[in-house]
Amino acid sequence: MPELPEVETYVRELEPLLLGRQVVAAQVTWPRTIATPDAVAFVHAVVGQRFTTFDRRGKYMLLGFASGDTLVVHLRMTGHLYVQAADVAPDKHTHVVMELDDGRRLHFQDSRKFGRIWLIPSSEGVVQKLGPEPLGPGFTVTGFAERVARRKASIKTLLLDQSIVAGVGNIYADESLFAAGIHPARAGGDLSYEELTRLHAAIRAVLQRAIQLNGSSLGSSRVQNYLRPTGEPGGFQDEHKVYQRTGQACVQCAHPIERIVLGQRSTHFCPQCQK
DNA sequence: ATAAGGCCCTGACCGC
DNA sequence: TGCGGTCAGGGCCTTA
Repeated sequence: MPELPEVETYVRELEPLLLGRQVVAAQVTWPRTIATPDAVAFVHAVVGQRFTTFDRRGKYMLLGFASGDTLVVHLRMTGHLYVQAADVAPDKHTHVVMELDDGRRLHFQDSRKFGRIWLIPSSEGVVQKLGPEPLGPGFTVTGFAERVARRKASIKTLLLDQSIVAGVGNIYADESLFAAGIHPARAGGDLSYEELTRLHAAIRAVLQRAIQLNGSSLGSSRVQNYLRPTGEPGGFQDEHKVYQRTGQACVQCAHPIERIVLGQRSTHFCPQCQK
């Protein structure tokens, strides 16, 4: 699943491929992919736009045009953005194609069709409900503690709430809780300030390491949820300590990793290391 | 304000 | 081999 590290990798790697390029034509073959405006208006409005800025907010990509408009892209579960040569035909899962002035094409491919694209004058309306960026100065221990105080929901569920901290998804929630030694089913309000301090640091360390390794790509036996714009996989999956390691030995204590469901999401943890 | 459940989608996987 | 059923999962929506 593309989460913060994967989206960050996308933005970094798309910049040299798209900076200064102009969109000269566009096609939309699954209209629901375009959240705003409608697909017909999108095609009309995107043609002629030139890419100038490349940013990220939570799991949203913010691709800014010279006009001031922003192309906001959320990959959800299986979305990909590939820069392809002109002779690469879009496959059946490619729902939006933007032709560039250098002959290449930007393909938005998404087998589950959950991903969304907005073309809007300002990204503010789309991202305003997000909590702080976990790697930015706005993510403080005290602010984090205030947001989870008195909450009865599990800390795992709260980490997935994008209004508490932006960009953490299922992989990095599980990995962060393991790194902090905290049981995922604990109620948010039951965690001590010391535990929240550990978790806060763990979230940042895990995300930074995952960005260093260009994110997590899942194995070939499963849906290929994430590949970089170049089609290469990331490297952090080799450092997963609990995520999708059900039944395997914990790297710290050798106890088998367990899987439970919290907030309708599969959750992986070591019952011996996470209390 | 918070919590819980449904919805969108389709490839992979399972049992028969 | 084929078929039907189940699962995963981010964010948003509705309902309690």
